[in-house]
Amino acid sequence: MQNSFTEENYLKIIHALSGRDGVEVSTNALAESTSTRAASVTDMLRKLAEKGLIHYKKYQGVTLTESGEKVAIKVIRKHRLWEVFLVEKLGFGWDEVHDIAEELEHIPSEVLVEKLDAFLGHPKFDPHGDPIPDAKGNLTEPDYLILTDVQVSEKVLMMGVLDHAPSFLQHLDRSGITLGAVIEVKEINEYDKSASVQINGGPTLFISLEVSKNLLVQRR
Amino acid sequence: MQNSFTEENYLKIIHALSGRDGVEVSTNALAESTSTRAASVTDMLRKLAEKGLIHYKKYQGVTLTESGEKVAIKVIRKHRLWEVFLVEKLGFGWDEVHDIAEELEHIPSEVLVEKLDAFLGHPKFDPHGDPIPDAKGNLTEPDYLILTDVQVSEKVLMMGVLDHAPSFLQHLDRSGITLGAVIEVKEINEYDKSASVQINGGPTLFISLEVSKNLLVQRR
DNA sequence: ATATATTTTTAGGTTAGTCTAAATTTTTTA
DNA sequence: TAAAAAATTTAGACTAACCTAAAAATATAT
Ligand SMILES: [Mn+2]
Ligand SMILES: [Mn+2]
Ligand SMILES: [Mn+2]
Ligand SMILES: [Mn+2]
Repeated sequence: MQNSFTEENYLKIIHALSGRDGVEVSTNALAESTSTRAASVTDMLRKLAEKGLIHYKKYQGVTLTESGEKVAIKVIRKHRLWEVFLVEKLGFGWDEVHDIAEELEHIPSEVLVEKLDAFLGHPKFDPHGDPIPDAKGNLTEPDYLILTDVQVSEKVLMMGVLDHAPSFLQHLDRSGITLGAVIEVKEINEYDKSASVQINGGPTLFISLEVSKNLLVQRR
Repeated sequence: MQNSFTEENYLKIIHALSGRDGVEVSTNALAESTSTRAASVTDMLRKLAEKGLIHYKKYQGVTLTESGEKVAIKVIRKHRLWEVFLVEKLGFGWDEVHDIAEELEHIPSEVLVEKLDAFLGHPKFDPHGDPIPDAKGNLTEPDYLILTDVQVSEKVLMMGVLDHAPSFLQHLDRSGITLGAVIEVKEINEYDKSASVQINGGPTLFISLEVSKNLLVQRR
């Protein structure tokens, strides 16, 4: 039987909140992420548990079962492929595609996904640097650093973002910080941890700790 | 306020059943087309009337209001543009795209539709020969003939289909009858109105009245 | 023109997904 | 470790979209 939009969204969110080590996700965290109330979450959890998509013991939080994980990864695959389409083919900015992909990700049809994937040239990453699961459901999260972990005078490559909010992405656009940019940390301010960074050997700019915390980078 | 998938489907179907001259559509016809029961249709009609999308007087059938017509045409525009995308860009057959477009047509976002339209090169017709409404909502139905109206020895161009069923479209594929094909009527059988037609000056084949009734053509 | 058949609406229910308020369980604090 | 706080679940309701069965309106046929 088919899963509803709502069920798919829950599974995707549980996957995200559960993290790499599959830690239990709380009812309140889900209520927050789904913009619903805790009571509504409890109802949905009972249903997902009945369908065998999550492990759920009252008051103990939830994790995905293997079959729930499979569904979540399929949705993530579709979400990220559609984002690539919107940016690469239709010319949207990386700050504009999230909400649209949030709808497109629920269009059913295996063959649609696979044809889309081929049309896009089997991309490995979405416009925000997030890895795209392959057709078999393998999703390997690269081991990126957060910019706050980088020392003064180190040069790193910008690989992704943790915050996907349009306002953050637009801020990066204005600063010239795009995927693949070379970031050299020139100075870190002891007081507030703000940093002075040079982008692509060009302009130097100040970024707040808030920004540094949301930038995924990689040593070269 | 936003219209639901269900409401959009009703409006689209009312538009189709209402035809060019905007004739009243009956509750039963809608029940048939939506695969629901008449009682369910009545419920929905009351709601659509309250929203000002249809003209509805009990027992008298319904027609679209101007605002309902606008919504219907937007949905049709999206449906047909997505079908072009699926066929032209993703390589689907014209017999495979209807159900997927039936979902994609409900994705909201004006800008998405306009960017998709531009990406596709502002197509005027969908893969079944149906006209695509423009961004302003203008939809002009071309004046095609049905193949049954064509006399023996006339040559016509294949312009579209009335039946969109996969089985019918696959049958046309096997017969080599594609959009743009030249069809010359060689002979019409008096008894069952089946016909002998030559396709693109090449092979001659027999087609039943059932097929002829569903082929839209144009004199050259 | 009246009786019969058909169509449509109303009445009363169901399910999915949501809500608020109250009860219960778990966690934290003193 | 008992009391207070926080998190979670339960109880009871709501809306959208559907259903069946019965009633009412319209159309058809004698
Ligand atoms: Mn979603
Ligand atoms: Mn993304
Ligand atoms: Mn539809
Ligand atoms: Mn079509």
